[in-house]
Amino acid sequence: MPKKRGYHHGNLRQALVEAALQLIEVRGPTGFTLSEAAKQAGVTPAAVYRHFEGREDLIAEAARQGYEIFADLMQYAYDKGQPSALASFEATGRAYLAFARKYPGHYIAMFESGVPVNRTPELAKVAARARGVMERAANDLSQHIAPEKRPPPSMFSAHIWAMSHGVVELYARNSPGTQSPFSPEDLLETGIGVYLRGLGLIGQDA
Amino acid sequence: MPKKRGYHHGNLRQALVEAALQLIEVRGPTGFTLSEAAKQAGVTPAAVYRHFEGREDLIAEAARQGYEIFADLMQYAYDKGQPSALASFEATGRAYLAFARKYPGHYIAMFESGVPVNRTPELAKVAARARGVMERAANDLSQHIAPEKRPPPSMFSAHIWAMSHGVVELYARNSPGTQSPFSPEDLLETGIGVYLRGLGLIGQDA
DNA sequence: TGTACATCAGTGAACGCGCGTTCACTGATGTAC
DNA sequence: TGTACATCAGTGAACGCGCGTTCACTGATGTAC
Repeated sequence: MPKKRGYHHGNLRQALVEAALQLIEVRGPTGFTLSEAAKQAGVTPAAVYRHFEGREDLIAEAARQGYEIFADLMQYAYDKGQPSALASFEATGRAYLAFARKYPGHYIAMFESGVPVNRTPELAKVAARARGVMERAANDLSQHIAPEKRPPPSMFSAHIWAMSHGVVELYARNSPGTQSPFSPEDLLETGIGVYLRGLGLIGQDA
Repeated sequence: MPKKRGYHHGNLRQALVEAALQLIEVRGPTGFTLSEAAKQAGVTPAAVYRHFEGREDLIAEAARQGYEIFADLMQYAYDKGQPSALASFEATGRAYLAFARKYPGHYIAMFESGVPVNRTPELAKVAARARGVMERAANDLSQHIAPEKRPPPSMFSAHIWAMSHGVVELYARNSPGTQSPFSPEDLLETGIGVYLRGLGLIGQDA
């Protein structure tokens, strides 16, 4: 709990990140402004420059923290699914959607704010960590596929990543109009199910 | 070809839409401004208001035209695949990516500009038309699945939409960093392939 | 065919706004003695 | 424990900018007779 009293804020840097995340969540990636984030943190816009190089830098930090949480969540899901390769893989897919739901501000900062993932080395690194978890899960899983018909693990992790992202963007946002009778969770669950059956990894009754 | 000479533009409305599309493509959904679109069309910002209610209305029209092209393309792909339900389905999936590639400005206006799809009845209608083609393809295809294990067609059309959209957003944009060793086309092709195998619709050699 | 006039599609100046950023400053905090 | 001083983290005023939008206007076009 930052002490708001007094001239010095105490924890302004993080407070700004959180203000930014909240604004991004409510107003979209465009709606966010540095000035407003400052105001929401109870501080003058100029104060932001003590902690960040500018607007972009603030968003990038929000995205970085998002990737950090995201990677942790993926890792946790992976571990929880172990020792079953299949369970781990499914769990990481589900974690993707769960993250998007639980941390919408972070998600938008990461994927919709236009911040390039290799804007800074730290950002690139943590993003790679998240991707790494999914690829490891895919790699584990590919051991169970007959070698001659085994697609590259990075390929089917990309498939799941793409489907997850698509479900989030098209069906999990409150984008009115693209309504679907199915919940995003169902959509992703069944989608991954069909996909895994296509790989011959689960039976036809699953 | 609009006659640019003279006081009257001749075809300003469409020229503005095209200017907007080009700006959106180059600068992203955020980078586009009404003033700049006007300038690019060789006209004062105020002139825009003879043809559109404002900035939002201009984007919405760009999106609408995009959906129109998109729906036509989907329909064409569907027809071309006929009478094979499978060929039609695969073709519509591929058409999605092809559209995103060929009309990036339209694509961004449609999916990334934040214009809600039911902003106007016309927009909602044409978007529904596009979705309808894909659902018809899914429906045709579902006839080939044993009834008791047949998922709702609107569900697996949603899966393919999601995967297509995800591939476009994550791998087809020049979003540096999310580099993949596979082309978006390959990714989508193989993804759909695995998926269809999962539905039992194609053999293991396909 | 020529003229008068209504309509239309632009202009250009002006507006208020909020933005990101800079700067010299000052109040608060921490440290050395 | 108290004082002097350096450092730090804010302020607040100012900037230039481009935005979307409005308004009264005017030049171009089309039409009636």
